[in-house]
Amino acid sequence: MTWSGRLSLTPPTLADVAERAGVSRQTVSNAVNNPELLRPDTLARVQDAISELGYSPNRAARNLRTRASHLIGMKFNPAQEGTANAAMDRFVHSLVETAGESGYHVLLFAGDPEDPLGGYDDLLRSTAVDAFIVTDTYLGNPQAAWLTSRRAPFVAFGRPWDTPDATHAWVDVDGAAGAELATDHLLDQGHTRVAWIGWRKDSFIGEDRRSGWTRAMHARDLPTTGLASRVEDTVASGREAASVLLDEASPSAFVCASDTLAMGVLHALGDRGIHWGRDVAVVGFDDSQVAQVVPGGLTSVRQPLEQVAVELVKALEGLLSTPPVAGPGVLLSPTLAVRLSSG
Amino acid sequence: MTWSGRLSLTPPTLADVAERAGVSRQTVSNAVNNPELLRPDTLARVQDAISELGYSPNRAARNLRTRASHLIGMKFNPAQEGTANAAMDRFVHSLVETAGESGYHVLLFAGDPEDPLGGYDDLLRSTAVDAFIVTDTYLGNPQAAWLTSRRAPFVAFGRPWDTPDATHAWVDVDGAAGAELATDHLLDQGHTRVAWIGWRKDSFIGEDRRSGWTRAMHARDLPTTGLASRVEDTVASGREAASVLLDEASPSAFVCASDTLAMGVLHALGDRGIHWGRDVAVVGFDDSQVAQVVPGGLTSVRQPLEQVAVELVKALEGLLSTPPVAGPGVLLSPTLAVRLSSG
DNA sequence: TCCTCGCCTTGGATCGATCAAGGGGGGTGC
DNA sequence: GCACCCCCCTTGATCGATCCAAGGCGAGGA
Repeated sequence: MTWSGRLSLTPPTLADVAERAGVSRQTVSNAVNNPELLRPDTLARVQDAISELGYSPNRAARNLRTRASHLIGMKFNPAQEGTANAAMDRFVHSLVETAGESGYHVLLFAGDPEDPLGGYDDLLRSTAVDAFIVTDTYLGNPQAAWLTSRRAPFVAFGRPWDTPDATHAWVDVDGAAGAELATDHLLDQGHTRVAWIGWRKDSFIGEDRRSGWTRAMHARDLPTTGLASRVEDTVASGREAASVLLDEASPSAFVCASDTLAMGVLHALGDRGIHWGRDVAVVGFDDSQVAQVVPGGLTSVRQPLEQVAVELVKALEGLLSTPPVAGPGVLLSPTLAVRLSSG
Repeated sequence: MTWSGRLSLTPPTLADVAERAGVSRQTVSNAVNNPELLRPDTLARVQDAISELGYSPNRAARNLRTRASHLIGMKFNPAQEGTANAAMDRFVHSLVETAGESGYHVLLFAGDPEDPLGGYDDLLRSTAVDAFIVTDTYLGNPQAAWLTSRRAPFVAFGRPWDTPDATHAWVDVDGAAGAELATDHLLDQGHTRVAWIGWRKDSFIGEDRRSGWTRAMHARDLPTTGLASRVEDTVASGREAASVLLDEASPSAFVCASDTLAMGVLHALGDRGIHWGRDVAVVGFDDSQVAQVVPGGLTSVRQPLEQVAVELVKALEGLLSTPPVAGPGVLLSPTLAVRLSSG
């Protein structure tokens, strides 16, 4: 029997359970939070009462007393229209699931993408969340310094590029390793002229990924000059960049900083009647849905987002434990999802 | 100045603000919740104190007293790998934003996709959320009956297909109108043999969309027999279905129940060297990222998800107001994003 | 002068859980 | 027989905001 079947519209409280089980409130509380303190038979009696009444501790009351909400805040910024960055979806799910296993829920909030601090303040001051997951760190991370100064626990998905001496916890994926993986995969197939299409220079992530390509090329004494292009993250830019590179450097393969750019490359190849996958190989980045469903499939670097979520939650648990344990940064390695676009 | 700059680590309370402003606690409370009760100058003084201290009412305390959390729960199920259903991303963002404007936050929880009720119970009993947004209604909606029996406020994104007499609030997009829009668009261009590739018959949504295609065809006295196929929602199925239809019915255009299936069609056309967009037109459904970035672009039916979010929140506000106002269902019309795949 | 009214204060109770301290009964040791 | 301890459980206070009821005080009107 559950409380919702009863006449009363309010859920049962600790006191209700206590009365039914013939014990005190505190004993019920202990049964829930420190079962080992009770004699086995009392524990069983209380647990029976709990399930008979369908009791679940009132969150608000518990939060008030313990000064913890068991909520993790995360700013939710959607993927840009016209791009292929569907990673958010997969990541959010992993995070929600992992957090749930540790007793946390994820609270989303919106914020002006222009204002990196927007939204955090309110949640923090009203003690609505215990901690934050900071993900929007593509161009520096002012949130980190700000949150640190407010003593707000948080973990960043993304390295503190702009402030190497930052001490906060973070988890990131090794983009350079990913690009290197992609490039090596192409070089192993005999390609020697592997081009790079990446983001503009002010993107830390873009430069990191690019360095992986450079590293792989140089490791085999292959030149990189004239084979790289840095543009906006749009399909049109990728198409244009690929077109120029094809004219001027005639590469036999492309590694791109995103699936969006890679789609641009496919487009450029199509324009010229070049059969991609057979004549020219293409590798993207992020293993978006686009990479998965484009006819033949686009080979792409896949970020271990499930693992990222696990590490983030692990770090958060450390921060929220008493005493707080501040782990160092965690760098995970991506994998390569090979499809027809590269062989 | 903000409290985090002070020595004390605890945020300021109502009493702190009262002391600083030289008024009573009750007056501060009124300044926050019923400003019109205060004389303008006192109000200003209190507001100054509030901003000087950086005060924000403690959520837990307020929740406890008012029996409301201002949180909306939503089960977050990720898009399936290998499909093009990126709609969730856009929808969640719209929802978070719209809800935020009404003072609500969105709390995500995970749940076994097999168990439609999983996760709801806990949040409900612990009074962690004020209401739910139910989205996973693709195959019936047992959640609705269950939540209703628990008197839990909720709004569904999706019609109560299996229980037409259900009285709960819902918002949905007219899939039939979308398919009709797509079909008419093709018929207007002179196509007469427009094929349909949809989902298996047990999908209410799929049958709804299909009816739009049938309606449009019959409105112009065009036959539909032999021109339809019902398969799983995967690229491979779409490809196979398109291949069979091309052999047996030689359609000049395809309307699909999803972008995933449409991608399958593009694949099948590519296999035969048919230039899609020029020789054969294709229209997808959901305007996913894939439709937007595939070379040339895939024409697709676009759901007004921003509007859906607005209506959902509006309905929720009605349900949560006193007395509750239960609005009827809301059916919104999709639009067509025309790209090169259809002309 | 008295009354009213607008604005604010006062003191208390309340939401439902947890914290900190205390109490009673049974066993052990001397 | 007495002191002591330990286990198990109970009691009262507390978290911070809101709700409620009663009342004070000054200004303006009758």
